[in-house]
This record gives sequence, structure tokens and C-alpha cells, in this order.
Amino acid sequence: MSEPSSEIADAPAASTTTKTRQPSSRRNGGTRRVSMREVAQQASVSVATVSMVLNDNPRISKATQIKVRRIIEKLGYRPNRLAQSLSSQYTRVLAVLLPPLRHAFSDPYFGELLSGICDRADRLGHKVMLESAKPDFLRERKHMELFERRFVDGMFCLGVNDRHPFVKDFAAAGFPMVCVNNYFPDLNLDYVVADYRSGAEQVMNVLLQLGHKKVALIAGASEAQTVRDIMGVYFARMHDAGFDADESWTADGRFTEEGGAAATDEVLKRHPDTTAIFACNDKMALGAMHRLMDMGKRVPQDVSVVGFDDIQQMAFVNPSLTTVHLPLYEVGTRACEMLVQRVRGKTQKIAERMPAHLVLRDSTSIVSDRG
Amino acid sequence: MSEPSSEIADAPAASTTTKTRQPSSRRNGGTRRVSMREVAQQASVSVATVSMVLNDNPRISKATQIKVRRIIEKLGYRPNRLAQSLSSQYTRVLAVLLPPLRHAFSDPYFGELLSGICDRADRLGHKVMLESAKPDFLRERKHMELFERRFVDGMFCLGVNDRHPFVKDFAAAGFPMVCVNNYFPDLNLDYVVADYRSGAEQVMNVLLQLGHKKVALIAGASEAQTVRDIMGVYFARMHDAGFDADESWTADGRFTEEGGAAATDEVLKRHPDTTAIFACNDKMALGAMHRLMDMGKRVPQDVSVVGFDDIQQMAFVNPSLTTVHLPLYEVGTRACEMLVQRVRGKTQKIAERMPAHLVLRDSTSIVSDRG
DNA sequence: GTTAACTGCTTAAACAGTTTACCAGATCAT
DNA sequence: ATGATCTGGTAAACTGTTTAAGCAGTTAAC
Repeated sequence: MSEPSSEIADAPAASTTTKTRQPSSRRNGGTRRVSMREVAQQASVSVATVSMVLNDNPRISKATQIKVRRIIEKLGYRPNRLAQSLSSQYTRVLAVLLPPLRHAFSDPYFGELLSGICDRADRLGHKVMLESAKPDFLRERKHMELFERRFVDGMFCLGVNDRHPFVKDFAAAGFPMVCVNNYFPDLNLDYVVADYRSGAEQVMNVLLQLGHKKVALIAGASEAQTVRDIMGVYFARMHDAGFDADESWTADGRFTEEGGAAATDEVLKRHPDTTAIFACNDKMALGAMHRLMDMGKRVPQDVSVVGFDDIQQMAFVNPSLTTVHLPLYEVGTRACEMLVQRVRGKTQKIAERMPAHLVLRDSTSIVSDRG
Repeated sequence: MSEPSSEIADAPAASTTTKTRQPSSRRNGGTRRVSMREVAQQASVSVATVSMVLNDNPRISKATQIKVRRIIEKLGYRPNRLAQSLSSQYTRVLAVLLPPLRHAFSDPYFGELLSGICDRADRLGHKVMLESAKPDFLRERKHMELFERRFVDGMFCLGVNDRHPFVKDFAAAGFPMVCVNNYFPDLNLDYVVADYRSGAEQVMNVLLQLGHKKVALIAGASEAQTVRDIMGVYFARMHDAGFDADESWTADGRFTEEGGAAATDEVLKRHPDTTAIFACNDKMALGAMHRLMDMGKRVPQDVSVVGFDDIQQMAFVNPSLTTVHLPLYEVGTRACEMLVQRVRGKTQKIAERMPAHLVLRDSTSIVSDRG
């Protein structure tokens, strides 16, 4: 007890015995924040007890449960999830990595996947964070930082393909990740996809049955395995039908309307007698239809058009588009269930295909010109 | 040195003096997590110094900076943001609250806003979290929990209107929130909107100049102030033009294609001599165009159609749609800048209108039938 | 010649939870 | 009566940061 200065210096030492750390009266957003400590004080129990009450730990008696919960209610206490996560090592946040397309967010294809993911994540008590895989995002390894800095527990990769080697970083580091509606046969990564092969089979069946032989294929990026699956089926079925299509019957439409239109130009220049166009997604099919009409060709009388995905708008175009319905929403929900399982420690590989089916509408008809 | 058990018990007491708390060797996702403490040890400085190095505190000497950074590099240290946020009271996460529409995520309108928000948030060092304002989400006050439990620093509200009284909760609690492309004149909430009035003026000008008098208006939800703004302009300009339109000239299209089609039916039943349809968004305009064509009316020869929003796809339909271009992407980026300012403590009210302009395309023409 | 403001760094107290080891009292078997 | 087990709870260590306060020496201002 010498001088005032030492008194202050002694204070912390004293407090370690009396343990009366006053609750912070700091205000945030105008509301006084109430912490677990205050609940504990008011309920005359320890913070450990409060924690156990919140986590429904069976070691807490019914009486204490009720007592503590009443105080929680009274004080309007809400556990701080930063502290929870820091301590428990779980963030309960999942990231969705989207391709850096200008309109990725307004693309119904991604939208459906995202809807499925978000809905299921919510049900499973997880939050969803959005990330765009811009070049410098990847260069700076931000996709890894998301895990390393404990932003998220898991990650969905949408719209990735062989040109995106970063996907294997996650597996290498042991971070939970699932490829949504895409896969890498030789990379041993988790994935959930629609059954593109079966969808393509159904398309080729109906086109061949309608008498089409001169079928052109508008592919998207051929770096995607799903697109290669479609191409594989296309070439095989054309061969079976006695018509060996070569590369000249295909063109890349980059998954966009504009690309689909350009690809249509390209293919029809090479093969003016084309009677059907099979596009690997609906947007390209739409571009193809418009271009065909611009050329003065009628759909489906002169040329049949088939799409892939069955995005909402396509029932509304004229003529309505025959396409393969992909259960994108369900792929999203399933992917989410899978990722959450993986986050919780499940170790077997995740790989699932979901059924796709043809939706016959007005953009296809029996072949008129038997060339 | 009595017995082994007391030796263990003594350990913590000893550590308070020697301060040798061993770094956790816990593994997460297969990678050993390295904490600031380890960096400090290796660099022979205190954790505070490491923290200051990371935060570019000018009080740290160049030499120490370099020394510490080298160790950080060597160890591959990444600061744990949960701990950072817990300590600093900033999460650097913003939430986007979307209306619980089945296809909200694939709606280009929301997509554009979202793109703008996400891009700017990224540049400003913030993460974006997605939330859907489902009825029970609001009932359980989860929108408040997002703040109370320190999930986020701020919130964007998209697609809200007068039927969503929850928006004022944020202001009441003092939580940073900005209404995106919507506003509440009497609620004193922050907002960033496109200039719907000016857009509507431009539409009415061009329609009147083209000779149209029998102009029908397809509104969305009239609970939205922006829609009321358009209606106000519509009625005023119709009046100025000597044609007092009443309620029978308007119909609600609920912002959807289907609704737009139905509204078109409704209005044309009442007024078969309608020469122009002004829809409050592009989707309804598209629905209107399709329905008109189904009825055997030509667009624009028989009926002109004007939309609002200028979503990407609309340049691609046939005929291409005359519409008001709203700078949705920019509204998103601006809203984000504003919200971040608010999070950082800015106190003046945020209220901004961004210019909109008419895009004249092929769905409008001079009136043919001067009724 | 004192006071004040740097300087570059350290110490320790926050931040707000979870979890483990331990402990006192009650119950039960021997 | 005695030791073992069960019950319901507590204290303290732990998660990994930020930051206010302090320290001892130098320098500029009054």
C-alpha cells in the first residue's frame, strides 16, 4: 500500500482472486450487449452451466435448465457466434464459389443451384457466403484463405472445369469441398451432378426417332466433363444410327445466347442441310433459335432445336423449347447435405448423379427434309 | 516435487510466470494451424508486436517489420478472423436480405443488384452473406439475430415494400441497413434507388410523342414506393395530355411474366382499344408481349409495349423491348459503399437516386389506330 | 530545468464463449 | 462403517486476436 500508482498496479492481481470482472457496458448499435457472464451472475450459476444449458447438455438438471432459460429470456441474451466459433472450431458458414462471369448471379442456371444450396443450408443451420472466382482471387490464394482464416467450414464449387486446377487445392489441404453439377473423373473430388449422359441419350433417342440424321451439336466449354459426356453420347448414337458425325458437326457456343447464335452460323455454313440442333444448354439453344429465324428458317418445321437445363424462362419462349430437365435445385440441396456431412467428419468419397429427363415441347418435330 | 498429480496441477501456475503456453498442435483439415503466438515466439517478439506488424502500425520499426514478416511467411501464418472479429467488434461481413421468391436468385433484377453489391464489397474487404426473408425467418426475428449474434456488420434489404414492416427494426435498434432500389418516404431509412420518376417521365414522353393516348399501365405490387412513383407520373402525364386515365387502365402483374400476361388480358378486356402498354418491369412486359401475340395483335404495329429495368435478356427477345435502363449494378455498388460508410460510423442519412434512361428499341412505334 | 511528446516495444486485460478436470454430496454395494 | 459410483455443478484453461497502459531513453518546447 505504498503510493497510488502501485494501487492501480495491484488492482489486476486483486481481481484474479475476487473474480469480479465487470461486464462491459460498451454499446454496439445502440443496444447494450449482454454476455453469458451476466446471465450466469443473474442466475447464480457459472458460465459453464449457462453454456451447457444452451447446448442441452444432459448433465444439467431440469430445474437449473428452467432457471437459466428464464434469465436468458429476461435479459434477451443472444450467444455471440464469433466466440462460439472461435472456441468450437466451427463457423457454420459455407462458401459458394461462382465463376467470375459478369452475369453469373442473374443466370438462372446458377440461380437454381444457389436456391437449392441456400434453402438446405438454412435448414441445416448454416449460413452461405458468396465468392466470385476472379483471376486475382485465385492468384492470391484467397480460396484457401477462406478456410485458413476460418471464414468457412466448407465450399461449393460451381461452374468449374478442367481449366480450373485450383479445385484440387482443397482436397490436397483436406478442406471440405464439393463440385456442384460438374466432376473430374481422375481427381477424386467430391461431387453431385445431374445425369448428363442419360439426358443426352434421351435427346438423341427422340431426335433419331423423329427421323433426324443431320444433327449438329452446340457444345459449351469442352473443358467441362459434363459437356464431354454429352458429346460422347452424341457421337456414339450418331454412329449407331449409321451417320458418323465428325468435328465439323459441332461448334462451341460458350454457354451464352450470343455464342449459340454464332455457333449456329458456323455449323449451318458447313452443313446447310442440318435438320436438328442439339445445344448443351438452354441459353445457347435460344441463341440458335433466334439465329435460325433470322436466317428465315422455321423452328421446328425446318430445323428442330433441343436445349439442356430446362431453365424457367424456356417454357415461355416461342416456340417453347424441348429440353432436358436437370434437377438443379435438387442438385443444390443434395450437394449441401453432402458438404455438411463432410464438414461433420464423414470420410467416404461423395459422388452422386441425379436423374434428368427430357421435356418434349414445341421446338422439335419430325424431320421434313429427308436429306 | 511431491507426487506426479500435484506436478500436473502446478504446471499452470508455473506457466503464468514462465509464460510458455505451448501452441496447440491440433490439426484442422489436415493442416497444422499456426497462431500468432508461434510467430511471436519464433521472431522473439510479443504477440502485440506481431499484431501491430499485421496492422501496419507505424510504431513498429522497419527492421522488426521485416523480421516478423519473414517468420509469418516462413510459417505460412494466417490470422484467424474469428479472433480478430471477436476482439475488434467488426465482422466485415454484410448480409443481403432477399425476398423469399422461389426464383429470386435466378432473377436478373436481383442478380444485377447482387453483382454490384458483391463486387464492391470484395473491393472494400467485406464478405457477403445471403439470407432469404422467409416468413418464419422474420417471425423468429432472425434478421435481428444476424446483428445481435455478430454474424454481420450491416444489411442490404432487396425487394422490400410497405408490407414488410420489419425493415424499421434495424433503424430502431441502430443497426446499419440500406434499402436497395426501394425506399420509404416516411420511415427515415437509408436507401439507394434508381430514379423511377425520371424513367417514367421519359416513357410517358415518348409514348405521348408517338401519339399514344390509350396507354395502360401494368403495375407490380403497388405496395412498393417505386411503383407508386411510376403510377404517379403515369396519371399526371395522362392528365396533362388531356386523357384522364382511371384505375381501370391499370392492373397488377406481380412482377412476373405470368402476371404480366394476365394483367394484359384484364386491361384489354376492359379497353380493347389500348394502343400501348407500359409495364413496371421487363418480365411483365415480356408476358404482355407474348399474350398480345397470342391474341393475334402485333407488337408494335397494333400495340406498343414498354418495360422497365432493362435486364440483359430483353435485347434478345423479338421484337426487342423498349425499356428504361436502370443502373442496377451501380445501384448495388453505391449501396455497398454507403453501407460500409454507415458501418464505419457515418451518421448522416443516406439517400441517393441514380439516373435512369430510356432505351428505345423495336417494341414501340407511332400509333396506327388513332382512336 | 522541467515538462511533454516521441520512440519501439511489452504486458496484460479485454473480447465471449466451450470444454475438461475436478469436487462435494448422495446413493449403493460390501 | 467403508469404499465405489453417480449427479450436478464449478473453476480454470483454452480458442486467437486487439488495444490500452506502461517503460525507459531521447528530444523539443517553454
